[in-house]
Amino acid sequence: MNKYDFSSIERKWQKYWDENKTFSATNDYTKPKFYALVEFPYPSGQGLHIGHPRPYTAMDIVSRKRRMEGYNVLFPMGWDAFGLPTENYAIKNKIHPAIVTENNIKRFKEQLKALGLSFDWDREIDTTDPEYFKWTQWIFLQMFKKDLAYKKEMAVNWCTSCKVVLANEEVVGGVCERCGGEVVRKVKSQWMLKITEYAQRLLDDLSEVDYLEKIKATQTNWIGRSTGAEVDFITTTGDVLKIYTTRPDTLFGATYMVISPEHPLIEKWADKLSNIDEIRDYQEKAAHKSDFERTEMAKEKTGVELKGVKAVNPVNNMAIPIFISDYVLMSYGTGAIMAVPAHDTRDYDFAKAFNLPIVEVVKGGNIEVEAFTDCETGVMVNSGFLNGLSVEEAQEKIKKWLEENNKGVRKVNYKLRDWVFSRQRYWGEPIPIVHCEKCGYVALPESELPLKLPEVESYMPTDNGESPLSTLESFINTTCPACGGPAKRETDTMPQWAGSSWYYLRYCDPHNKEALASKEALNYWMPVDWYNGGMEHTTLHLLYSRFWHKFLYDIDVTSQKEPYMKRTSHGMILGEDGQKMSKSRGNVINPDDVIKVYGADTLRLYEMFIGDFEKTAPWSTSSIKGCKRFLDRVWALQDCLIDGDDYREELRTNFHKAIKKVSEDIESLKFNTAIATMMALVNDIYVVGTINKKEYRDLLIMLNPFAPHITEELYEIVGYDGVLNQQSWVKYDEAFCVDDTVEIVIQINGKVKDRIMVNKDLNQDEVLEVAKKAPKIAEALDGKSIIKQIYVPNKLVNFVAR
RNA sequence: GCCGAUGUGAUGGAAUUGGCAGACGUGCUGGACUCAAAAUCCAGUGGUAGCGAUACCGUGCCGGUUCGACCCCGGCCAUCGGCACCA
Repeated sequence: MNKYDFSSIERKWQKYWDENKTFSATNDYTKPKFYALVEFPYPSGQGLHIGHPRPYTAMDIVSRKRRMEGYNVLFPMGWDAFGLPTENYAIKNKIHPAIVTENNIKRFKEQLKALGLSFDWDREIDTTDPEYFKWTQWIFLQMFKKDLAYKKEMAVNWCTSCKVVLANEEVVGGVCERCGGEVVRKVKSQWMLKITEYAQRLLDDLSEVDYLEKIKATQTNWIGRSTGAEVDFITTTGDVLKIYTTRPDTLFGATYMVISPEHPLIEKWADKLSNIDEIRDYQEKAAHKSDFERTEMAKEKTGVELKGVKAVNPVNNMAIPIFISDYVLMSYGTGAIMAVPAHDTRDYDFAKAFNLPIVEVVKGGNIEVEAFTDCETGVMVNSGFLNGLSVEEAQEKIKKWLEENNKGVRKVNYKLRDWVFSRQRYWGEPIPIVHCEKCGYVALPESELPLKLPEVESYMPTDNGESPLSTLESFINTTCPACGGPAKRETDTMPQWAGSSWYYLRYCDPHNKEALASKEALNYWMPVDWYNGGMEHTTLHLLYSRFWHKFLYDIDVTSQKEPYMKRTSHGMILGEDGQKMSKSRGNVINPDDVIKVYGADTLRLYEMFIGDFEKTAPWSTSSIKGCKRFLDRVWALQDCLIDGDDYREELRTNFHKAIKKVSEDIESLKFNTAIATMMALVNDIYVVGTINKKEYRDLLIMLNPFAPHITEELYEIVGYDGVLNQQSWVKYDEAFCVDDTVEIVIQINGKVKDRIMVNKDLNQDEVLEVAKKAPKIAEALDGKSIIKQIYVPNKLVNFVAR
């Protein structure tokens, strides 16, 4: 036996797969297809992280198994390469971001290849390639034409450190998702995408896809649908003050109103308000608070009454005061609420702070102590024609009443906001729009795509919140495609999420020059059958790309409503100390080093064996040795080889069981137990002492998706026909999955007392008979009467005795 | 506060449908091989008591259902992730 020289074996097979294009998806559209997708990485300067191979290997295993099962498999890889770190690195080191990107991609690609992942490299894509982002821009233009992209002056999240606008999804815990910097509100003119128009469909169609429950729950929460009513309160000035509420049943308990500090009616009423200075002062303070400060100060309610104006409650004609307070957001509902302190905790706090009346309209709680918010148990009181009804009945009745009397309408609201789509950065897709004094915002003709990034001296973001492109006269000044007059180009670029919102479509037909992909290719390959990615993208990339896909479906580019049939998620790999890996903690594991010492097959195996795929797991340098030992033992089996073309009696059940378990576990992402099963099988083989050619071959096939290099090599060494990856996946027979004799556990009163071996499928009476005769059992039952006997076939007997 | 998870030996984690708790791996202990070490191989390894067969205890805590509960139900505690003044 020669040495298991993993380095040269791995290099050899990686070269072989490359040269033979072993894993190219064919365009034979008659074969059954399988589209496996992993999130393409951002090629950072740090190179591959030890966490990257976990999802990649998992889907590689599924892909390799599918190929052996006869599918035409598409398992592609590419680069999500626009982004801030590249730009920052470029600024710091005075290298063009395109060069930085090219270098990073080169490194990433080498590292991925060293893992033996079966990607189809002929379909590699790069979001920064003009031939790619031409189509990102094209999609944007289609949205613009359908009024789904619009420019709006609005308060946005501004990261003071990145000097860039952030989408709501990018603000995490009040700070910048990427850098942790402070986020403040800033009024800017921004490109927006109307994702809200798709809110209901994004919610509804979750029922048509197979996503992990927690992914569906997170998206559902984020979309945040609520049902209620819009109600018109008429003010003493004669204006309509429209509010939104989910609890119209509590209308009789509305004792005051609160409007957002940004509410437009305040300006209209300005000369009627006796305390306008105080109000202006409060508005000023609210405007300067960052979102972080606003949430930080959530505990204490502040506000100012608008003195001089009152509103009339439409159900009882009571005139009630109006306040402004920053707990009411202009961006949700109508920016105004009716306050029902008895049945809403926030209103309760506010009423206590300002000494306002609290009127109970739902009986069931103790409003002396706290707001009663339960909708299930209460009964309506102090509510005129609603008295005596349940909350649910009252809601229905009041909604009808509002509509019949023209005082309000039923209304559905969503927490989801439109997507802030412009970034004040250089390294992103230019937005293909020009602004003309006469014609307004005008789309660039499609023939002018791609609109490439100009060469600039400096990529530095500017302090005034403008894009680096804004200083480049030659880029800005152009002519209007509509009227031919002078016009200015948009200087903001698209966010990082743009290119990844449709990349899975490009893989279907990556070199197409006429369209983002041919209809034929899309019809064959789409939808993605299985998409694995990080939980952190649930309300970002995953939601955005579903939105784009639905839009492309509406304009007949794609034929499916949903892009991804199945979505799963992997856990993070932590440092050995159980902490997140980071340079500052000094607990970073570098995949290159691991491959050098143990080989790619061992790394792959260990990343799959480390624990439950969906959970975070700490790295363990000593544990990885176990996986190496296992591969050493598989390698050494070549010395125990004997002839034979069928399983031998003593290993038949072991093989059938193992094949069943491994096959099923791969489908349910239980790679750790699949590997444990193969380890146990190899242990059993060593007990027998020999392995025949049929048995070895099947072991190699089973192990191949996990450890592709060593298995290919052994397959060749033994001299089987062809190459391993071309073989069919192993099959099992249910009939051989149970041993001829089975061990039956015998319990007395639920406690295990003995075990017996019996022939399988013996009938109940026979087994009970044998069980009672077992010496320990007979002794224990002596002098007792059996009240009940329970029999579980091939497993267990329980005597209930007294 | 709301939503979603999770809690099992020294340790990473198994346990199909309510049916042998601790598979598989690591670590540790002892042994073989070796001048020695590494590697490899063999045996053992939840706790307590006992020379021992064995007995009792044991899946975060308290209770319940059941012949039988890591699993189901009720009530807590702890940890993690997400959302959060969304009317």
